[in-house]
Amino acid sequence: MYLQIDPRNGNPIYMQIIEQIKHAIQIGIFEVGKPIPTIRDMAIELCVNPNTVAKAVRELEREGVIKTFVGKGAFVTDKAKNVMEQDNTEKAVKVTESYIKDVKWLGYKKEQTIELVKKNWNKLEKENNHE
Amino acid sequence: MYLQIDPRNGNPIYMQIIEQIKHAIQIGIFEVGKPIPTIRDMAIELCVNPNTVAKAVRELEREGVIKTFVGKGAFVTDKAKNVMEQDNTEKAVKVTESYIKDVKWLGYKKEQTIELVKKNWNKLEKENNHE
DNA sequence: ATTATTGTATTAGTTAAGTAGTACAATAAT
DNA sequence: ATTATTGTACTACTTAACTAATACAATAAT
Repeated sequence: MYLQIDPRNGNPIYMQIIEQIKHAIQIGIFEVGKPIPTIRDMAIELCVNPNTVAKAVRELEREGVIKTFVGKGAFVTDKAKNVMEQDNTEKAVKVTESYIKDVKWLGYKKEQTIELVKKNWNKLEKENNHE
Repeated sequence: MYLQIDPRNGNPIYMQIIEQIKHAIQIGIFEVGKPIPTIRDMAIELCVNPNTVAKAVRELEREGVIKTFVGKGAFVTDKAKNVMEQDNTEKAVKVTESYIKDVKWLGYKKEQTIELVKKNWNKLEKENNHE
């Protein structure tokens, strides 16, 4: 299958599953209107408890990415990609607000912060190029 | 006294105490070379267990902000302000790296991110002005 | 020397999050 | 109708973080 998790990653397994399923939808492995693998199949594949997968599926349904039917399975909604897109912008605003709060508390001004982002962005670019 | 905590703040009490003590040092309420209040006094003042204050004091000592002596008390070190200053820069880099990782995962490019920070910074400014 | 005051160590209780075990309920397939 | 397959609900176990209760050890004060 196409899902991978790392139990020692620090991030909860169910969150990793959420990200994996979303990613699979975005790159077309799981298609709109079609079902994703059953909870049990994914649980077996990932060697985790079905409830852990169910938690991820439940959350995805809450977000509107999939719609589940007992006995049938969980289907990718038409609006899945829109939802995920919008969700991303919301998340971006959220992390940005949180970030601004942090650096303000540390005494940084707007321009200093912009510089900080630029500098560290470049640093990460370089590190990646060296791989 | 000069310390305040909010037990329902979400943030652990001992962390709030750490921030409060640091702040008190920065604005001169607790002076370099002089002792901060005893663990028991602070515990009584804040209505928390002495161990909770002790945890904060232990952490501050680990950071080099204060130096404790059994039977005497905990004294603000000469280098306390330098340490806190440097600590702030490190923290800023850390939160920035984490922030960049987040927005990159959300598909944001460098310039988009800069714009995001600018826009939200201004937004927060406006909100504060309206108070 | 004795006593009070300081920080320290050890242990335990509390809460929340995450994960798993097991049984249940609804739908599909035959 | 019966059976298999699907998601669901409920319960319990584990772990980690936080806080507190209590007793201990070192220093200061007298």
